[in-house]
Formats: sequence, structure tokens, C-alpha cells
Amino acid sequence: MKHSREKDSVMHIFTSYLERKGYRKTHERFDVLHEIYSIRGHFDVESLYGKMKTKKYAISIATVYNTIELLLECNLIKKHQFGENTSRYEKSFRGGNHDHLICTACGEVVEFWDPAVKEIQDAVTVSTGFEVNYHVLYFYGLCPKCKVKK
Amino acid sequence: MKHSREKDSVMHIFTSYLERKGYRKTHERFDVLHEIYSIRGHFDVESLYGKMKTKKYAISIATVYNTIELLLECNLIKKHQFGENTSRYEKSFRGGNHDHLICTACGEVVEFWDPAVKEIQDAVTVSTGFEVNYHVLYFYGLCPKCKVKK
DNA sequence: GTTATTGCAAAATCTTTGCAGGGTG
DNA sequence: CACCCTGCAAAGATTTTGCAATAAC
Repeated sequence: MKHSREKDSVMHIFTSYLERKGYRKTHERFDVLHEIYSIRGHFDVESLYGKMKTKKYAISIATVYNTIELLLECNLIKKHQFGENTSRYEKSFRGGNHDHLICTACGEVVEFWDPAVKEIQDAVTVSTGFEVNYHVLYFYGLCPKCKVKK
Repeated sequence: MKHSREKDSVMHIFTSYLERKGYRKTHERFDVLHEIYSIRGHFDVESLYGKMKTKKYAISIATVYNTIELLLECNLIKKHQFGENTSRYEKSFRGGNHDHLICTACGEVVEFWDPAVKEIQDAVTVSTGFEVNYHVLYFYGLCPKCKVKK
């Protein structure tokens, strides 16, 4: 089990969140968080659960769903639904604010970050009264290579 | 049955699409398109199907799903998955490029439009060389009511 | 007439729920 | 030692599929 500053940070954030809410700090919850922060890129519940079963964690799918709910609440993960019927998630600690450009021809994904997204969020927060926790922004189009081909 | 230029246009687009693909022009398919273009805002399959049953259209849920698939292919509707387990759709013919705020507690969806999204798109276009065709932007959080409850 | 499409119901998939037992605070 | 959380399995909800009957071309 590799230790990293990132993992220590998210464990701490999760601990604080659980304490603030009066929720219990069960080892299952930390197992899920640990496992998620070992995954690069996106994952779905099925693969996460399967991975944990393989690693001999004793955990049920119900608890995985339960924990994911908590991690969403404290913004340690992001939920995506790309049009399939299964939800996908990704960790969102530092780097959770990047957005994506997707090439509809070859599928290439490029990440970018623009501070103006935060400005839009602030404006929308004021005008609608929502409390925004996170966002998802995708630009779909053609990457340079596919643009040339066409 | 009200006639509108918009409906005539989308019927024509759909007809052309079906012909080009060699698909059959069944009355069920046009019934679904007609019904969808009578709906303001978002809808899900359940409500669309229920509405059509009430209006005494003879149609099955399987055919509704089938037709929605075709309408997605020819860009006459857009599919959204706001975090609930049911997909939602909306017509997309000259639908404007509005974006969405989604309440993660009660599922409420509010539309907004901010010109800065286009500015980000232009900036990203320049810096990455992508040719952007369309985008999706969701802000997730708590609506005013749920914010108070919490 | 051919054959894609429909309707029905059953199946498949993903997620939630109820409840008894176990672990946290 | 109270009661929140877990695991299990069953239930729910949405979407897909298989197949005979129907209708478009």
C-alpha cells in the first residue's frame, strides 16, 4: 500500500466530514476511499466493487453505493453520466476542476482548465440561489488531426 | 393538432433522415416526434409514453425507445443524464445553447445561459486547435429550498 | 411478397431498500 | 450499550431483447 500526500489529504478531509456530520468512521468507508484514489481516470461501481472483491476486502455493493454517496457529498469524487446507463465516477481532489475536450471522430480526450468557469459559477450562484458544489463541462468537436482529415 | 413551421421543419428533417438510411416511415415514429415537439422543456420516457397513452395513441414503450434512438442520431433531440437514474431528453432544433443547474438533493433542473461559455470555447479552440461543435455544462449543487433544509 | 418494425412480456442491468446482526462512539 | 452501519437478498426502476404478428415498401 503506497502512501502519498494526496491520499493523506483526502483521508483527512473525509475524516473531518464524517466527524462534522456525526457519521461513523468505519473501515469500509476508508477502504472505498483508498481504493478510489488508487484508480487512474474514470471508474464505475461494478469495476470498483469487483476490484475490491479481488483484493479480498470484505465489503458489499450496498456499502460501496453508500460510501460513494458520502464522497459525492464532500466533493472527493465526481459523478459522470456519459449517455450510457451506468454512472461513472472520478476522484476530484486537486485536478477535479479540469474540464474536457472530446473528439467526436477519434475519441481523443484533452483536458483543459479555464478560470472563467468559476466566474460563470459565481454568477449563476448569485442569480439562482443555488449552492454549487461541482460542475461538468465538455466541449465536443474535432481534434486538430481529424479536422485536417475532414 | 396545431401546425407550426418548427414542426414542419423537424418532420421534414426526420423524413429525409429515414429515407437516407433506408428506414421505414411508420406513423408511430412520426407520432413520437410530433408529441416530443409539443413538450416544453425536458421530459423522460415514462412521461412521454404516459402522455401518448392518454391521448389514445396506440404505441408501446419499446417503440418509444426505438424512436428516441433515431431522433438522437439525427440530432432532433438531446439526451441528458442529470444524476438521477432516468434519462431525460429535450428537443434540440434551434433550442439555443442553454446550460443546466441540477439539485443533487431533489433533482430540480434550472436552465441558464451565460455568454462566457462561448468565450471559454473560443479560448480553448485557439489553445488546442480543436474545432468545437457543441458543449455540455452542468453545475451540481443544492437548490434554494434544499439548501435551507440542510 | 419481403422484410423491417411493432407490441408484448420477459429478461437484463443498475440501484435502492428492509431487516437482522455487528461494530462504533 | 445505544443505535448507526453493514451485508445479504429481494425489490424497484429503467432499458433492452426475443419473437410472433403486422404493416411499409
